[in-house]
Amino acid sequence: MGTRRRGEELEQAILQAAAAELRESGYAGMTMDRVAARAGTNKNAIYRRWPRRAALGIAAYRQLSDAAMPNPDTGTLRGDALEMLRQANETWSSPHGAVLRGLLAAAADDPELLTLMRERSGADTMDRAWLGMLERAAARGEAPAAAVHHRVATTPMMLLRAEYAMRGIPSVPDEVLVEIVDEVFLPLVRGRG
Amino acid sequence: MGTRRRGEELEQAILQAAAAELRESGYAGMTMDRVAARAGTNKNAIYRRWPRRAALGIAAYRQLSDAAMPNPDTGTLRGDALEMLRQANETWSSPHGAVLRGLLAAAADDPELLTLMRERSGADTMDRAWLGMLERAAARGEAPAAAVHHRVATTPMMLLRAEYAMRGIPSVPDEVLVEIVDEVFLPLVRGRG
DNA sequence: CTATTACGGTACGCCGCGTACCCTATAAGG
DNA sequence: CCTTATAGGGTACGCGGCGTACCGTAATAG
Repeated sequence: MGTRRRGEELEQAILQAAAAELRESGYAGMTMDRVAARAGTNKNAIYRRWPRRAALGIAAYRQLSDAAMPNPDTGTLRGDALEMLRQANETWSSPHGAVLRGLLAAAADDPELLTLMRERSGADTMDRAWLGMLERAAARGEAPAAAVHHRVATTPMMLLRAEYAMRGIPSVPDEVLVEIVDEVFLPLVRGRG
Repeated sequence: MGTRRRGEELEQAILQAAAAELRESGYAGMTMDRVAARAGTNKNAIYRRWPRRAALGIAAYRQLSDAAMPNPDTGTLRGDALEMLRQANETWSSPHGAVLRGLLAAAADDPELLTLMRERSGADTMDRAWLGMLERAAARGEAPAAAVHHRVATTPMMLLRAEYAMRGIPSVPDEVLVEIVDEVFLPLVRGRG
């Protein structure tokens, strides 16, 4: 009976099925059988492309997340930083972010997967955005030049991540974001004068 | 054939068997069947006490870790902070810490387990140690009084944890610890004057 | 028109969790 | 000391999920 999918077409169908499963059930609940069924194929076709479940999970997560990196320019360092954190918090606490957290948890003791995740999660882009923000602030005279530094740039997001790791899960209250900016980030920038 | 263990005695035997399995195989590799066999009993006796594998894992981890909290007093804030971070880094990168990380990963999307972990991992004690350190520094006139603040106190450990989450795993190089102290912690303390 | 490749269907082995029985040693209590 | 309730021991099993093996067949290459 005619039309049997192959190659690229089938691959996309699998990825979309996997992405849908991720959305609905999270990574822990994504089973190979269900993905195969949903894609209207069988596990063979999947394992021919991705050797393990985790590899499929990561590939499928890509589909979900082609998030544009925010790059706020509010005119003040404080405004930019808060905006970045708020965006990140929203992303991470969305159902979408739940998938990411599940994936990260699964990759926690698998270095290979961790590097895959980092490549695909745009962490480097994120760091550059923070550095750019610091550069603009320095240009305005709002921050000392010595504050344009990798460790300074990554600190707020690190703290946000750690906050997620601590709490049960779903969302970090806005006060915490404000605290990270006002009690840590801005004093830190100031202290590097 | 005499002597059948009961109650407390049996419970300890199970916990020690579980702890041994944790040490040898990590949490992911700790199976209920092996724990039962090693304890010379069966899964019944285990499930009568702990309803799920994760509960046993956490209880057994306690046995492993009765770590005394370090409380260095080197005379300088920098020295104290570095010492704390180095101690923590050593703990976390030991086989012992690998177990902890595995447990944390497993608990990542289970809020209930996360709170259990926090209670048993002495995070609060850790925070108090950092606060004490800041207080001593302030008393010496080495830090402004405004630097004695919860967010400041927790920042270095948060950064260390985030570093672990990023990297593949096992150990954070000492340079990173120095950077956390010199590029973030100390400027932050200074900036809160 | 043939040969090769890739899918589809299906079944299976393996392992680990958690549960169910049934029998027996141990402790409690008259 | 004898009876009764309780907790261990032994074992088997159901279930679900991963990854693999086969085998027949549609699609593509040549």
